[in-house]
Amino acid sequence: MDGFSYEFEFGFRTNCGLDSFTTQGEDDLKLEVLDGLLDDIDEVDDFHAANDLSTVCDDFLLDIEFTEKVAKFDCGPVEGSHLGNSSSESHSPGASGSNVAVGMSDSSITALESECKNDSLEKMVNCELHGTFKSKCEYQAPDMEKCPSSHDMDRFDELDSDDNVLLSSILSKCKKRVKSTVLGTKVKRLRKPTKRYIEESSDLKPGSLMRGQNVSTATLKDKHPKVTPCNGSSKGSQVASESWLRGGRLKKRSPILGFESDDDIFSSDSDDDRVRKRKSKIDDRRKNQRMWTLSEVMKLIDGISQFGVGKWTDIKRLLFSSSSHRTPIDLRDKWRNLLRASYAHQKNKGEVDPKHAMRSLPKPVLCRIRELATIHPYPRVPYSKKCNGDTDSSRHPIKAKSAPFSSHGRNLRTTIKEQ
DNA sequence: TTTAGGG
DNA sequence: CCCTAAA
Repeated sequence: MDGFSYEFEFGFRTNCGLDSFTTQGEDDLKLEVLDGLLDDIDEVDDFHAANDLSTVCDDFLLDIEFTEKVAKFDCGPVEGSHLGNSSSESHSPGASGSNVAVGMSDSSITALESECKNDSLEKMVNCELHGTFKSKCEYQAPDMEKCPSSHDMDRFDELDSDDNVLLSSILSKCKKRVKSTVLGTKVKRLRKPTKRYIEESSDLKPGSLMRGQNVSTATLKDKHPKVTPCNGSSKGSQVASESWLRGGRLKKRSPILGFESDDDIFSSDSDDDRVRKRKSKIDDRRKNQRMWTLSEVMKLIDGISQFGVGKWTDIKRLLFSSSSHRTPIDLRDKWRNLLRASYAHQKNKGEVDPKHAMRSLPKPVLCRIRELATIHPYPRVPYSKKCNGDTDSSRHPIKAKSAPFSSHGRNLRTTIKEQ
């Protein structure tokens, strides 16, 4: 309890000190200023809720700056400082409290800070820190005019319990953000932090002092070890694309998966679980995906020419019995795609987009697909793929299906093979 | 269950 | 590749 007021006191004094305030303030003004700070913090949270990573980073930087200032004040001239090197000392004026807690959290924070200083990002961080923090102070300027002097601040611990609740709430937020944002530098979080912060604030607002205190200090310590490898080398997403020799759409979605690792780190609430579930679903889906080989396509075409379009179960049973994957539905889907491809190919007059050249089928196969399509029109194929007059008669959707074993099909097959 | 169609 | 509705 006391520890929080102390820490906050320092943060507060820090802000004042930056602006070189010496004005003597009224006691009742303290609460006003505190309210201002609290509002500011809430604003920041709301801001997160509606913004992207950049704002998160800014705030993170601010937090680090905050801790830095606190650390500096440890050895600073401020009279009555209870922090820093003397974290073990217990001569806190009017404080009957657990200085143990104070020492713990302080050291944790400063440790985080020092570790991050080893980070390759240090320079950039410090650089942006100043700008961010500066603007922050300017923004607070109006309230700071009434900022109490350090003398007043020394009497902070005399505030009643309500004030302490308020203070601890604020402090908890600050510390939590320091923790999570420090981790964030490693994983490059995007959307996650937002909800998290919202939940946290709503959690702490009720003012359960003990709860907030425990959470802030405990989690801070727990997470600490993970921060240690603060090397900029580790990029959050090593989307082990091991098993993906797949094509287009897979690549499209992989960026989303890139943030899976960070979900693992912050898996503590239902939201994370939900996201993870959704992703694993996508994963499973891909896991079953198998690239169609040319031989498979040939088999499929053979089957269609034998049984006709729509007899997917038969084709599967006779020609794909060996391959456990490739359900009848898969066959149908593939055929649908083949038709589409052949149509596109035909549309382009044989010119293949270099980008798709790799995936395009051999000309003979395409020809065969086209011919098959005329004989066994697939229901609702994107426009008449058969405008080449030759077999306009077969344009009628109703039929071929019922007349599978067309010798026609066999002829087609042989002709293709001969080519 | 199988197929068609949409996502 | 998956899901769903219809047959």
